[in-house]
Amino acid sequence: MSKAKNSDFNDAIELMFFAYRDFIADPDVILEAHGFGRAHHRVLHFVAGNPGISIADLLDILRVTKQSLARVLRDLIDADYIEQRIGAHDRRKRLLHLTAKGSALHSKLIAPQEKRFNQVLGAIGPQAFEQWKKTMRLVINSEDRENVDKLIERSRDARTETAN
Amino acid sequence: MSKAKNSDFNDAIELMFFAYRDFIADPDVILEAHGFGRAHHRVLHFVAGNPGISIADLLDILRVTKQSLARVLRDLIDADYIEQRIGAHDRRKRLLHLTAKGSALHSKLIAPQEKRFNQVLGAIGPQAFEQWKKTMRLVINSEDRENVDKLIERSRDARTETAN
DNA sequence: AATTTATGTCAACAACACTGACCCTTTTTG
DNA sequence: CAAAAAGGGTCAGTGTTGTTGACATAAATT
Repeated sequence: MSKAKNSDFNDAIELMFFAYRDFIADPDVILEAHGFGRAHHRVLHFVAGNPGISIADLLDILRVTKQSLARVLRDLIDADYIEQRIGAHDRRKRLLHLTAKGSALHSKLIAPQEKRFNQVLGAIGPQAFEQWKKTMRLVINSEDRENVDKLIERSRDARTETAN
Repeated sequence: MSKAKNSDFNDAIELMFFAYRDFIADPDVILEAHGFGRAHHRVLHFVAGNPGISIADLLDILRVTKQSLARVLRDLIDADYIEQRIGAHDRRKRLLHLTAKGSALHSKLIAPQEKRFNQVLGAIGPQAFEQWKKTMRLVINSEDRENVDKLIERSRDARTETAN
């Protein structure tokens, strides 16, 4: 009776597709106005959440090759959205930080996404929203969940530190 | 006290990114073995859920240009995964159907995604799973929600009809 | 001193999206 | 019935974002 039907999972699959499609389309208009694409957005986002991150660690999060990262990172550095600082302990490392300009763009990019989730929260309430987050966490590969936990925590710290 | 903090939404944004990334990576191995990519997967998936769909309607769901669709659709037709039938009422239309071969591949592709959600369901229970679906539905643009409802229902019908 | 690590860069290539133009067939409209 | 519109196919060119492979440099480690 309470057995799971396959069609339940098909619902879930469709919902993942359409929800992600609308969610990711939000910032596209802003990006295009700046001559950037989604790849630039991803870099901007994870540098924002992990100030001082190294190239190697960023590659690990994005799961792309360094040649692929290099192209968009060069765009962002040349246009003064991201700056590199040579590591204090290890002078081989290039630690990435948003500039004021980069931080401003990042805020603009996440604004529509925050608005979207704010409306969801308003519709379902804080408890259901927390439950949704727990569920989404379980959709992530189990071996990556703790890493994502750390990323989210670090990102939270980065926000409070800059009094954002 | 219970005011929404922006960091709550940042959590949600990160979770969307990582959950979708792992979710969509599931079928990649199978696709590569067949010489197909994610674009082929999307076409296969929506033809499976909407048997007899026209080119125009499929373009509407995928939100790509017909030139972009044509390339992958040609691959799938040439390799006998999808067949076109001339519309009975309107002979201009080319109605798309999966062949037996296409249906088999589609089943293989969704299997790991169904498994993923089955594990989520097992962890949180059917009630929380239903709540998650309602929440995901609210992440979709409000003007598209009813269309997605219809798509999901049609997809459910397509499954029961073929006794899948 | 030799090796490893972190990063950068050049070159070629592939998937997948786009625009613009043009074609054919079939249906609808005036 | 002729003209226009709708559905679909195709050619040509372009851009973004990913890939491999090879090689270079500076700094750290062994």
